[in-house]
Amino acid sequence: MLDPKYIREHAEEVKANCLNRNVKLDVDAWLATDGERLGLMREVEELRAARNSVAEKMKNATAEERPALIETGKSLKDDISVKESALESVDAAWKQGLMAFPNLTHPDSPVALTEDGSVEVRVVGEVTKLDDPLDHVALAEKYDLIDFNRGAKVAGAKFYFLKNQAAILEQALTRYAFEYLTKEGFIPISTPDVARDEVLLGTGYQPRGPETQIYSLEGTDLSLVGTAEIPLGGYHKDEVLDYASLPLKYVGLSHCFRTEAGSYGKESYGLYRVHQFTKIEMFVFCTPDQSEALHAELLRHEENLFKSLNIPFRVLDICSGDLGGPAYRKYDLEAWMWGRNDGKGDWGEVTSASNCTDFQARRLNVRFKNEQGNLEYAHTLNGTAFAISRALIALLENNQRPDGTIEIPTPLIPYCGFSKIG
RNA sequence: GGAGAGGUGGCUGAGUGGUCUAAAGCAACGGACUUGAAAUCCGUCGUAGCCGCAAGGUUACCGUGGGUUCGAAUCCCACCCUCUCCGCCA
Repeated sequence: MLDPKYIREHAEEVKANCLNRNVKLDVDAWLATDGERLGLMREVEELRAARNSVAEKMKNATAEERPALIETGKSLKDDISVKESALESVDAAWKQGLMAFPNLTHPDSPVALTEDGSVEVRVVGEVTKLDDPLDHVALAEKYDLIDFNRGAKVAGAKFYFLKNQAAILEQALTRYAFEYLTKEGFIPISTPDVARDEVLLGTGYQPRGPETQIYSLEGTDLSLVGTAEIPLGGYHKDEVLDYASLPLKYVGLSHCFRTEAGSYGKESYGLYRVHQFTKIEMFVFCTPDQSEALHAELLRHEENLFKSLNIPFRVLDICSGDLGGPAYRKYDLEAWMWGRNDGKGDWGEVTSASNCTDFQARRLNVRFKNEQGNLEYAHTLNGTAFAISRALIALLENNQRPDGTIEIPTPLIPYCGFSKIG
């Protein structure tokens, strides 16, 4: 959510930002609604002030004065309810419009409408040349690591069982990331896998729409979370954080559920796009002057983790049109995956680090008291440590050896207890 | 799931439908006293919106949402949450 005052005072900048972000939004129409809302608010407040003054007079009114005051009060009450319902509907439209504004954009983010406008910042590591690399689906079949068929039998297409070493690797990756990040000052936390709609909305997700990617629980206001970002963002909802405690860095474990409506085909091959996966997520609450450095820090951790697993990747500075609503700036890590591009291999997204500035904090009402004792909205950031399903793709495919075995990267061995598969 | 009790400012905790933004205490902040500190005393001490250059004015907010009333922290309804007891249960 943007500051309404900011939109009023920087209308041209906000319009340009919407264009850059490929968000079709009638800013002028919203501003008209805004003006109408303010006008109605003034009228309602005047009427309420009149009502309050009548009520005030009633306290000391004589018996003769009372009937006239009550009549005035009654007629004011009617006027108020008419104006209030007008205000209510304008206000609803106003709020809905306000929620549709995307965050502002970092001045250094590349400006482009489609994802191919994102800029490759660097490539880290080298793709191991193999004569006949197997993709993770083939590797999983060879070593009995993932059971897609029985996943489908039990829960439907795009569900799966991790089995044998893959099941152990899920825990090893989790333990490894938790240990690495707690050493970096992150607070380990395991989250609810469901959240209330208001928390989803506060984090910038849209439950229950026709386009939604979110599973909702029938008869409740709960949804299965699509990422730990949702419960972790909601963790400090409606709180005033202590200045001295910031930044608050969390490393969360959650299970992520996504309907992935209408996304079958090559893009969802194997484990790449599934309905459920486990994710280790970093989430940070901080002051506005800390967020830029913390964004760099989250990216550094992501790179360190993937580097240490011998996984080649590239870093993308995501362009304006592909940022989504809440992000002010975003970096993705794309790891090498042999199964993509018809088996010739290509980069595939494994992590994403976003600086959401005060966009989520406004909706979630997360503030902190600054050194002067004034309240300010916090900044929030999030970044993936490991989305286990995609991390497994990259791990298995990039660590296969010419003899067909899969070598477990050294840092992971203490957590899984084996050094190779096959 | 059943029965009961409760939810009020940063915290504790009062609050007969009308001097209630809300007592009192604690904490915090400013000041006096002190070489310094503690203690003591005096004072300040909610958030958000709107109007205003400002001083200030005004509206809303006592778990959330509705309702009754000229007027609601207070009465009514629904929901959420907490606690106690019972039942069930990894």
